[in-house]
Amino acid sequence: MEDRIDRIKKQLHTAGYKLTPQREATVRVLLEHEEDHLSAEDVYLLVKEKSPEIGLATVYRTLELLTELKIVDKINFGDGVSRYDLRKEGAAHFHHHLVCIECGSVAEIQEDLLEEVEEIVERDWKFKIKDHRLTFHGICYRCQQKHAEEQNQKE
Amino acid sequence: MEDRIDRIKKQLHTAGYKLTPQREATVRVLLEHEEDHLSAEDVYLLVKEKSPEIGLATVYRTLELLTELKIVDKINFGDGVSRYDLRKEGAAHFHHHLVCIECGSVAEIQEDLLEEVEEIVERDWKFKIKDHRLTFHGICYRCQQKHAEEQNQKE
DNA sequence: TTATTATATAATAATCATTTTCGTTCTTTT
DNA sequence: AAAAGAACGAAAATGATTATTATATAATAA
Ligand SMILES: [Zn+2]
Ligand SMILES: [Zn+2]
Ligand SMILES: [Zn+2]
Ligand SMILES: [Zn+2]
Repeated sequence: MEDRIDRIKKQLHTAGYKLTPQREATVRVLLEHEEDHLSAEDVYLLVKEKSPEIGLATVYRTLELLTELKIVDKINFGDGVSRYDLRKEGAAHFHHHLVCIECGSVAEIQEDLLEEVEEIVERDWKFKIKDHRLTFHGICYRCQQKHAEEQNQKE
Repeated sequence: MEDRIDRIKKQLHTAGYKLTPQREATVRVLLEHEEDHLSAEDVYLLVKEKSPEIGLATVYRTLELLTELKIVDKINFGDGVSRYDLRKEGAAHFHHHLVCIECGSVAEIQEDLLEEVEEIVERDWKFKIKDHRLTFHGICYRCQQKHAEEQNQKE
């Protein structure tokens, strides 16, 4: 945790920014919720627990800064809010997501899976890929199980 | 064009809705701009040219309805507005997009490209895929050319 | 050390997209 | 025709995000 923060601090310095207490508090919340997909408001409320004097605008500014530096990725699942996702250290590309249309859960896929697809796109569309967003909408395992149980009860 | 509208009319009827004049005007705009990626506001302004009495809320309601019926797909490229994309007739899946981070242009990929990836995801993650969103961010051919020219001028 | 400058901040206020409300109109059913 | 239901337009409300403004803090120059 601490060394991770140290490295982020260096990334900020390299880009000419400082890790202010507010920024550190925000980064800590993101690190403590690496599995989640927090909205700006979510982050704000969590940061506020430890540092009640922080402002919402500061959280937005910090998240924007971290996005610029590719420390976090901003993603939108179509529910009207942007969510912020800590990028795995050393990951070249943004990871993928599985969004359950029944329970709303979001799972992550860290595997790349797109190498071949990207080769095809770069070759056939002459498009230089810098980043990608891949989200699957469907039914998670848990919800599939629930359906199966309901079927059994009927019989 | 007319038969396409007829089929959409049937889809609405099947779901218990009517193709009112306002809805028809909206659908026509979408058909006439199949290549574009219009925002609700864009659609509103275009519909207004032919039917000035239409309200913005009606356009939003219509786009929402068409999204529900999978006639259009709602997509968000991260610029704060939702865009509405007519789904190709008979297409099982939503098509993919190439967004240029320099000029903002959006190109479409109609090829599926994800068959294998989806097989892997359904098998390994036990996730029943219903739909997907795949967007590549990068540099379009035209912008690459522009860069190349700039390089030549320097030399 | 003191003055100056730049950066970052909290607390608003403002903006912009989208949704909701509500009174009206148009259709369908009785 | 009367009643009920669906759809509408205009305006108000909402909610996420950004801009503004006045302070504070830190870095630099005098
Ligand atoms: Zn689920
Ligand atoms: Zn994620
Ligand atoms: Zn371009
Ligand atoms: Zn498209």
